[in-house]
Amino acid sequence: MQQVRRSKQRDAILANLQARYDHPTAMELYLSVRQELPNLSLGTLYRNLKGLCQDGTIACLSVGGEEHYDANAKQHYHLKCDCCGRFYDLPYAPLSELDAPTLPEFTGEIHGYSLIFFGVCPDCTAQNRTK
Amino acid sequence: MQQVRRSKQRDAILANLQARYDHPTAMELYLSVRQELPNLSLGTLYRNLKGLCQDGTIACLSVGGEEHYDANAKQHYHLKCDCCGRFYDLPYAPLSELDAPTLPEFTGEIHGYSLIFFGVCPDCTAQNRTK
DNA sequence: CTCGGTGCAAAATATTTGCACATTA
DNA sequence: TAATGTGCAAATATTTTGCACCGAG
Repeated sequence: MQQVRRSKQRDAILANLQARYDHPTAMELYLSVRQELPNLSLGTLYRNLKGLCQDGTIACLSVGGEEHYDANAKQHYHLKCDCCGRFYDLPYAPLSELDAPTLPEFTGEIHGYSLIFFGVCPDCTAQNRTK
Repeated sequence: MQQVRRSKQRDAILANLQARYDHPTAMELYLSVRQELPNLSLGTLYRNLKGLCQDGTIACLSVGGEEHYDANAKQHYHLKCDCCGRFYDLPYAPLSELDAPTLPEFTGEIHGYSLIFFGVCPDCTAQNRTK
């Protein structure tokens, strides 16, 4: 976030997110970071998340009206589990077709994309859970 | 939406959405449908949109915390314009790699996906607009 | 010392829901 | 006429913002 000044709040938010394997919503992250910084305010959390997204330090996943945050900004794909609702990182190599799509009739510009798969994650599949 | 009974509200909502080329948010659609049905309530709109999405009659695009609705449920890709904010339908043939991704190490199931591109639409490109 | 960042609380948004009444099959 | 759907309003949920104070550089 144009990282002008540092703050222990931003450090804690980022550290917490990076230590996680899931992809929490703002509220989930808030509750978690609050355990170390009880005075953390929601406004501060949102301000920092927005900044971190903008400068590409973290990624933001929009699904069904919810925003989830991912500390791993490197391009990778996600599976949103229809069953348990969680996100699962797919071991799927980024498709080069998507980086430079060739569209003869298209005269705009493409800078990036968001790809989210829907289905059932390995855990739920193993336990035969369905929606 | 398990189409149990019909209602003129649902017909009007769907007809309005199908007559559009853009991909309105709930509120945009609401204001528009209200011109024919002044008494339409927001609750009814949301209830119907949710139902129509669930049974696949319409599609729902989640981006940056906003939901946009698309009457064309057929698989096609979108470009969200960074400049004017609108959605543009891409003349891009669906990638077969995405329908049946081969993931040796992956033991879950994949049922579908959402792919949204970011960039600048043809209109904005033509007029040299940038964000 | 200065300006960006924070906490707090209020405001702005967005969506859902309970309930009495209207409407479809 | 028996559900199902609607309108309305209140309740939730989510995110943003104004402002006085705190703290990094």
